[in-house]
This record gives sequence, C-alpha cells and structure tokens, in this order.
Amino acid sequence: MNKASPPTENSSEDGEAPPSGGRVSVLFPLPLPKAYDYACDGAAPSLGAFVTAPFGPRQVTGVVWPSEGEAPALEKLKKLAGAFEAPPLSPDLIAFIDWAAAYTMFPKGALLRMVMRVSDALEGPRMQTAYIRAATPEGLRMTAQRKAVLAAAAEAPQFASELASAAEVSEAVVRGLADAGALKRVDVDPDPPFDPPDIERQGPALSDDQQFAAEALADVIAEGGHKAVLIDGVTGSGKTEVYFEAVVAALKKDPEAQALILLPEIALTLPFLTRVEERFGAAPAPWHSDLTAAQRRRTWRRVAEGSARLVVGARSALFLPFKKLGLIVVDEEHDNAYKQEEGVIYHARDMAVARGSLAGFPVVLASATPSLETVVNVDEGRYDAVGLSSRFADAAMPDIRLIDMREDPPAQGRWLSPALVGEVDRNLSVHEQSLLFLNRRGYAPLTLCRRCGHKMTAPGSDSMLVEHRFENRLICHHTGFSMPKPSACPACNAVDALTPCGPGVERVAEEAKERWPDARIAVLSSDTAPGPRSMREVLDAMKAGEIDILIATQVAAKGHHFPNLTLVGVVDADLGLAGGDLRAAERTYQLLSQVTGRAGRAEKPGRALLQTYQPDAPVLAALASGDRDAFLAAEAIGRRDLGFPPYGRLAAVTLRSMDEQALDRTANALKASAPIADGVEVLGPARAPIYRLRGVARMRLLVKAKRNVSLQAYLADWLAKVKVPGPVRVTVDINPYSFL
DNA sequence: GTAAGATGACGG
DNA sequence: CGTCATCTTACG
Repeated sequence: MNKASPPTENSSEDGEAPPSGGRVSVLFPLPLPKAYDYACDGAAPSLGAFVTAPFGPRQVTGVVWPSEGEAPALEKLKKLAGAFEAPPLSPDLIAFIDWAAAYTMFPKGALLRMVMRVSDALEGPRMQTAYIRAATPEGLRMTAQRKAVLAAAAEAPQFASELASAAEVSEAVVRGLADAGALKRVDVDPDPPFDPPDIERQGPALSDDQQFAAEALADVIAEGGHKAVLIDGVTGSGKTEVYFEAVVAALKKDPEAQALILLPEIALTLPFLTRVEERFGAAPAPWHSDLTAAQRRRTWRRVAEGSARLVVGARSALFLPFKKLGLIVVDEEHDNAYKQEEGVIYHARDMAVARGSLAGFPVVLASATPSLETVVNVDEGRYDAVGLSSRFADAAMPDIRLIDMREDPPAQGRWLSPALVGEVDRNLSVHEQSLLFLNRRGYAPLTLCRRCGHKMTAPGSDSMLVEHRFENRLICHHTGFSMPKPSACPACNAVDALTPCGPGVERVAEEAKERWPDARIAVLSSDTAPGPRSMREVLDAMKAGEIDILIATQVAAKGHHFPNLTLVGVVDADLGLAGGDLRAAERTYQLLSQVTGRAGRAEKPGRALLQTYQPDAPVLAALASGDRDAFLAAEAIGRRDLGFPPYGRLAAVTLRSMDEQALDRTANALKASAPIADGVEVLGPARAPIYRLRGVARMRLLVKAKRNVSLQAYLADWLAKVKVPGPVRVTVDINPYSFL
C-alpha cells in the first residue's frame, strides 16, 4: 500500500481547484447509489484511484469518484486508510459507469463492482521465483538428476515445478542447484504482458467489397470522434477481415490506444483467439467467464496498465479498466446473448455504443442479420453502414424451401417429413453431409402422465422437466434441477404411464438412427449428451467429414465452417415463434438464416428445408425468398404501429417473492400508484410465463412509453413513492428481451 | 454487501 | 419480561 501518484487536475473544465482541505469522494463496489466522502492527509489521491477506507465497521476498497451533492462537514469525515498503486480508472470509464447506472437504474456501486470483480488484481504483482541458467560453478557435484535439470534450464525463466517436471526430478534438485549457484533465481511477474499485435503485418487479400468497407472504416477512424458503423454482410462475406482492418487503423492512429472485440458467447471466443493470432501474430488478451483466476488477473492488470492493446471478450469485457480504449467491435451484434439478464441488467451492444459515444471513439457493429434496432438507427442516420454483398469464394446462397407439415406430415411419433427424409437419402448417396437442426436439448421437452395428465415440473417451479435419455434423467433447463426419471407418476402413482411428448435433438437422433442405421450420426448440443464426446470433438469430426448426419441445437449454428455440408433440415421452424414476444419473429429469422447459411459454404451449392405448420408466416416466407430487407421493413411497420422498440420505449418491472400474497398485493399496489403521464402506459401486472422458479414467484408490469419520454425519470419517480415490503424484490429491466 | 439497531414471536 | 429470529437501516 503506497501513496498514489499526485492528484490530477480535478476534471472541472473551468480549472477550478479540487475542494480544499483534502477531501475525496469514494465509490464502493457495493450496491450503493452514491459515493461517500473522506478526509485525507496531504495530497488527495487522483480521480479513479483505488483506495481503502473505513466503511461502517470494516475496511473496504473503492475508487475515488467525482464529488456531487452537498457533502458533510469536514470534521465529521473519517480518514482514508490507504491507496493502491494500480493505475487509476480512466475518466472515460468513470463517466461510463455513471451513465450506465443512470440508464439501467442500478446503483453506481453495483456497476463499479463489475469493474472490480478481479479481487486480487489490485495487490500488484506478487513476484514468483523462477530459475535461469547460470555459469556452472567450479567444483559442482554433478549427478544424473542435476544434469537433467541443467539441460532443461534455459535463458527464459522457468518455475521450479516446470524445470523439475521437465527433468523428471523433484523440485529440491532445482533449489539445490540454485543454492550451489548453477542456476540463477529471478523474480518474475506471474502475469506476463501480452505480446502486442503486429499492426504492420500484411492481412489477407481483400475482395473489392471488403476493401471498400475497410477503407470506409479507416476513414471513420482517421476522422476521430464517435461514430457507430454497421458492417452488414451475409454469412461468409468476410466481415471479420474487414473489422480487423479497423482494429489496425485504430491501433496505428494512436500508439497507446486499445481495441476491444466483443463476441456473444464464450464458445465462439476460443476459436476466435486463434484467428486473431493468425492475423496479428500475437494472441489477444482474452476475457470471459471461463477464465481461471490467474488468467483473469493477468488480463485485468495488463488492460489497466494499457499494455494489452487488443482484447477479445464476452459482454463483461465492457467493464474492463481500459487505460485508453479507442475502438469497440461488436461482432454478431444482433445476438441476444449480449443481453445480460442477471445482476445488473444491460445490453452489451447498446452499452458499447454508449461507451464509444461518451469517450469519443468509433464502435463497429457486425452482423449478417442485423437487429431491427440497428437497422433503424442506420435508416434514421444515427449510424453509418457499409455493406458486403458477395459471398466469399463465390459460394451461392443455399436454396431454401418450406415443407408444409400439414400436407406432408411425418408418420405418427416421427418428426422428419418424407420430403426431408428423401433429401437426406440423396445426400447420403452422394456422400455429402446433412445437418438436422432442432433448437431443443434433450429427448423430449415435456413428460406427461397418460393416466392423470400430470405434467412433470421441477419442485417449487412451473418449468417443465426435460427428459434426457442418455442420462435417463429429467432436467430443468431453467434451474438446473435434475432427477432420475421416475417409473411411476408422482401424482397418481400409475406405473409406466409417464410419456415423453414432443422431440428434442436426442429423439430426432433416435429416429435418424432407426432410419439410417448405416449412417454415421452424431448429436451436438450444449450438454454433449451422447457419451463422453465433447462438443469440440464432434465439431472437428464434422469438419473432417467423419459424420454423415449431425443433429444439433443452436450451438452448431454459430461460426463453424463445414465444407462438405450441403443440406440443412430445420426440424421445427415454428419453434421460436411461439410465446409471441415482440422479437420472436426477428429472432427466428436471425437463427434460421444463420443455420441455413451453414449449407453449401464452399464450391458446393447447398439447400435448406424448413419444416413448418405455418408456411404463410411472414418470417418463413421471407426466409424462403431470401428477402431480408422486406422482412425487416415489415417488422419495422409492425413495431411502429404497436409503439414497441425501437419506435417506443419499454421497461419491465419484475417483482419476486416466495410469498405469493405479498407479491400480489405489492404488484397491485404498484400498479395503482403508477403516475399518470403523457405518452406512458403501464401494463399488467401479469404473472411471468414461468410463474414460479425455485419457489420464487414472479409478476411483471410493463411500462410502454413514447420515444420522447424518459422512462428512467418516470420509473424513479414511481418506484420512490411505493414502499415495497421486505420479502418482495423489485428489479427494473430497461428494454427487456426475455419475457420468461 | 454487511453489521448493528429495531421490531416482533415465543417461552419461562 | 427475557431471549432469539428476522426485518430495516445506515454506512461519510
């Protein structure tokens, strides 16, 4: 704990000196809405510095924050306890946190907590001892073990454990050699810096389209300042190479600038890291929830000091303490995985644009199926757009056909229509791969008692248990609850009456195995059901052509190239349309467009068949005709007429409680006290579609407002008036995506 | 988040 | 009337 660097100018533009008498505001990473004031001896630590201070009965680490509001008298203040050497948070990030807290209506401290989740990063490097080769001293007693260690030693420092295992001896031998002077001890930082990306390295040759788009982005970056730009290009058009050029431009323009590439899912980040390494000759700093504590600390520290210049990460990377962030790329910007639904609720794409806007740097959004929000922002001139129309390597878009399941139904208890079966037959005969897509894990989504009609649900929950036959268990996909499949109905005790209803991937696989006993069939879903084969192995086998028919959930839809895949069969194209939330059609379009785009990537033309009971649904018609823009235009009109986002504002106020009566009362009381305001409509309360989850019941009110009203102001005013009893928890979700 | 004070439920 | 459990509040 050392004194931090001297105070910087306290940001006020008129050059006003910081409040005299050595006082600072400190924001703690706790769910608190404001910063607290402290006295300090001597120079105040600079804005953004990490400090510890007594807070109530304990010592807490927080960040020096801009003061606001009236402060208590100096003599009432406690003193700061200490400061950290870690680089202070940038004014950009402070401004972003303030903004994001106001926007999401979560307390500032809760947002700061997302920045400070790396608990031990502040302590600075705890040096570790490593060993390098040294001149062998005279008279060194030589043994076989010692020889092996010296042979393994090198110029680059290695830990005792590494040397010992390389030489197949114990660590004591290594330490003995160091004591004898034959190895030199050196202190190494356990968090080595990341190799800088090589921005001079020549990228691959770009197509004319790509070149044009890359230059447009380079212009935006050269111009400086904030701008959001959409790269709109079909699957396989090479968007990635284009935004890599934008990264190069941003890093070249300012030798201190850092760039962040956001990806929607961890599963995508791992292969992507390799791709970045190929392009830039160095792996980027990774950030996602699967990192170990050590990897996390390394990235956090190196990002904070500014030496990690390129970061690839999931949505939470937005809250890394970048020293000088100069560009954010949001890949697959339409992906709903960008919406964080737990803890602080936010949409990473929107937050990325906001962060760029506050700090004055460009944000690039990339997608083959951009969200309606983004398309409208482009149409209304708030965002720029560059298009990539041609598919790479001249591969044709797949031929997409709808199968009307009313006219061409599968046999009873089967899920594949004769038309789809015929196409798979054809593909098998010419040794090309087929993908059967069904976005449903497990064997059957519903288990019903034939005798009494009882539906199997998780205890204390209204969510259906999904049968997973490989494990012979019933699993709740919402809570993670799982139980062995019972032989008797828990409601009426009828034996052997529990019946699986509807198909999941496992059930389609069962049908496929019966129908094509000689074909090589694999199942791919996030729970890697069939035996010990991991997702990675299945994907590799598919790429290598070792699988004839892959039956998969959406994990196969994203970011994989299967060169010999020429047929995609969508088992249930209507699946995402049920439930009817406002983005159901859009999501279906995005997902199915992505899946069908897997067919025929290389020289081989592909085809896709969508099984549907509603071939007239506009989404499906649009998919079949490939007319994305017409679909978006129709969606836009629908949303505008209903006043839904992006043409209006929406917020969900969710109440949760174990006590259903208290929940009901509070929900109704809340509704009754909703202020009347022009252009604001409060809907509900209604039970959530899955009403109870782990014993907690949930009700929701929706606030719908015109675009020109501030939802946050309305909600703050409203929620401040109502006293919510203890056992009922209220959360606000600005612009909700999930209606479960 | 957390710990101390305030409020309320049950037992001697 | 005392003790323990739970809710409320405040943290500078």
